[in-house]
Amino acid sequence: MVDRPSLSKGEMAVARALWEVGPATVRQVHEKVERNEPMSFVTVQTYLRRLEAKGHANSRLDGRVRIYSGRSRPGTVIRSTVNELVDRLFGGDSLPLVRHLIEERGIDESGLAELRELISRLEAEMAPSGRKPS
Amino acid sequence: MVDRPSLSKGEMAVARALWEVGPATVRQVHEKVERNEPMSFVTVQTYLRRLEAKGHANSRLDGRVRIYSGRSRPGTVIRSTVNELVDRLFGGDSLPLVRHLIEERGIDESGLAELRELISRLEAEMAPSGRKPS
DNA sequence: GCCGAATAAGTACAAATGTACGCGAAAGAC
DNA sequence: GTCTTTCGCGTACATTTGTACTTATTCGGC
Repeated sequence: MVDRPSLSKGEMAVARALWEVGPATVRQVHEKVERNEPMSFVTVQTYLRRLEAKGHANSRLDGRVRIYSGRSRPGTVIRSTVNELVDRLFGGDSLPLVRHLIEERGIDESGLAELRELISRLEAEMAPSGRKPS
Repeated sequence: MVDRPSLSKGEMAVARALWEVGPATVRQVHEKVERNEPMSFVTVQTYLRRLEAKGHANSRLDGRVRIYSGRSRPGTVIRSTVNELVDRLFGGDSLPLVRHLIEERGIDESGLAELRELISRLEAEMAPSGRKPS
């Protein structure tokens, strides 16, 4: 798996929009982005170009318009971004971050239920054999 | 609470070192940083100066050496950094990040136990009144 | 076949970031 | 009291990021 450069704030916003709308023209991505924050059309254009340069997007010219599509999958990008953050902020230990998120950012009831289940599953997975997570 | 500019990658590394060693000279901070990654002494100096400029550190001249000390407390900085990340990466919804962290980064058994407890507490807190988290 | 709207693509440019040099002052060695 | 080492501090500078204008091109309507 190629290790593409990580994304900056603005790039991330555009990338997210692109992931959500799927292959799309600049205009469509722009519209998506603007639902969250104001950003000039040309700025979106620039970000898309940069995303492509960094290998996070592909594009092809369809007649007169350029169609961009995501290349890295969200999961991958998110993973490396998060990993970077965890390393940087907590020296690689993710528990404090999880604690922080749960405590400070409010997760609703169904979210809590889901987490409870997830935790049970993991405990069940490791307890019998006593295996540690890799 | 003043809203200080957020920290960049490098600044964060130095800030963490500063928090850990407590009030210290550039040299001491540098030594701490270098335990994790190589970074030139003067670079650390620069980061410390920038941290002070951004209001995250204080310093005083003690004779000939400058003693830096953390100003913002780690919790505060971490909170805003994490919040920013969650907004950018998940549009403000922290659950996916939590899920990701728990699933992908391996939390050990005692960590899981702690989380389970935390979740129970929160569920107990909100269930009776049906109150949603702010 | 000309006009305006839309678009791609090049370019611009200030701010932030990463990384560091060099000078002058101070402190200790001798 | 000079020499050397150690610092602080100002400065530097390339790269990345944030944000956008401009120019040339094309398409659809008249």
